[in-house]
Amino acid sequence: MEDLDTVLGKAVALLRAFGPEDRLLPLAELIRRTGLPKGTVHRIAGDLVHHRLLEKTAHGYRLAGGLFELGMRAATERTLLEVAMPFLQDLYERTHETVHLGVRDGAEVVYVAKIGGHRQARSPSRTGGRMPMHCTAIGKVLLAHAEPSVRATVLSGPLERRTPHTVVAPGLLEQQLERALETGLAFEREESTPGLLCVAAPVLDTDGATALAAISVTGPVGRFRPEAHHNAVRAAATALASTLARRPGGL
Amino acid sequence: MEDLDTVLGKAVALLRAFGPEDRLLPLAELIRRTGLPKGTVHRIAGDLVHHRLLEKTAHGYRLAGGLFELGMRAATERTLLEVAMPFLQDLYERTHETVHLGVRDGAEVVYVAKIGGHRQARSPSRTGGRMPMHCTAIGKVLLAHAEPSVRATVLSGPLERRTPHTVVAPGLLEQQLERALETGLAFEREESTPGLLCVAAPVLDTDGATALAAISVTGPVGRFRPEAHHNAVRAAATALASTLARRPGGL
DNA sequence: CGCGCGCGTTCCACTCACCGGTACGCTGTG
DNA sequence: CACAGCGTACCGGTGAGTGGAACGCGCGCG
Repeated sequence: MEDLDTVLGKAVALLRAFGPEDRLLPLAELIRRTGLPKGTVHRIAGDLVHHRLLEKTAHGYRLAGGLFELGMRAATERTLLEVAMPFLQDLYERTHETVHLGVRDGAEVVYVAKIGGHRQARSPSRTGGRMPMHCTAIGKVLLAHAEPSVRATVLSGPLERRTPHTVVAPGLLEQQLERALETGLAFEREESTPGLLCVAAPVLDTDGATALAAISVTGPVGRFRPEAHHNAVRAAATALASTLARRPGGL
Repeated sequence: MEDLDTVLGKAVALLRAFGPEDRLLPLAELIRRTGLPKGTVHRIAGDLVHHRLLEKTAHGYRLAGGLFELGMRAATERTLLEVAMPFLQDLYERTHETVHLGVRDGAEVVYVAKIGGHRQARSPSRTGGRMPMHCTAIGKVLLAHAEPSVRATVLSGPLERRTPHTVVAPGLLEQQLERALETGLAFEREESTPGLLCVAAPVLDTDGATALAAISVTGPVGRFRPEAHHNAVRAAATALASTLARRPGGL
């Protein structure tokens, strides 16, 4: 998984030992997760604290502010985020539902932004978090507009069944992707999380072929009417796309 | 500045060599900024690329997505951000001006969130970025509600004059802080950036004494009427404060 | 009570990962 | 064509990093 033969590898492994849900991990837990010897973990963790990448509390370690600052400088994410924010803002204001901005990384979706108000649906997604592609609207629309090789790889890989509604039949999935290509919209109906619906539209590259990112609106079954938001999502995505196209130097 | 005697220190120095404005740095530039020997930089940069903390392009290196993902997991920033987002959202919707959420780190302000629409004023702040305390509304209100020792340290330190309007007289500044304590609001009038006005309110701890964070609204001279937003900013800050107070385990 | 277990911390001698000087190839420039 | 600046590759010496072992603590259980 990680390269544990070098200091750097061990340090990164330590940082990555923190899952998206973990706030505070005791030394012992870090030892377990990384498989590194006690002394080593103790020392490296100490060094990381010194560099403000970790914070030490009475009950364990937590990721520290230095990481946040560095993370917010990551080039592509940051510029995408800054350019997109106003559009996401508008979209939220029109829908008052949870709005996501996501990009593809390997066979997964990475959420670059998530904004929502007080009434937002309880969703497992987090800014900076990952989800499988086959069971999210953003994932589907990104997959539909990805290179064929990527699509093939993902579709032929294992498609985890996350809820009873998850589509795991490659055929049916492929059909949905085709529809996404035609209509410029993809959907999720409780396929990743029970009770959640989602519509997504692609942010296309200048060539109009590949997707740079995708925007989605999510809401709870019951109140949420996906049809009501088709236009808004599509509008936000295309507006963002053309703004990105005007940018010099790309992302 | 950094500890360059250890691999880890060098690696961190490399990552921190990227300033808030830098997107792409060539190897040679990294060498210059870090002062490390060529071979060393080349090797460590390569390792960082391997760990997805750096990305290598034809024209240089850039901070990569792995950093973004790690950064968004930093405990305090993340939870603060998630809890605060709906309130910031509301505030933006009411004002349609740039909204900031900031915390204090040492003698500086770190912006945890910045949201704004298409009409937002051009401001140098960035999410994850830093600013001095004495010339920003958020900084002043955080300083006013900080421990006396912190206040003393900052006030006695060098107060950089960033614009002709920057308040550098410790006496006048202290007076403003007192007013901030009384009224629960602090202001900036083109003190950090020409053409920008700002109002900030503190997000107080349960004890009501120290400030956990601060929320501000920023706009351009001319259109922007700070008085019009006093109540909205204060309301957002106190609402966030009471929500945080209800949270188990604090931040 | 006291025994034992799990946790965090400290220590230290070995060794291998890291170091950084040197040398090479490429590209654009005067 | 010479040169300067950059990125890449190599390699022997060495000390930074390693991780096993031992210590002290607090807690829960017998």
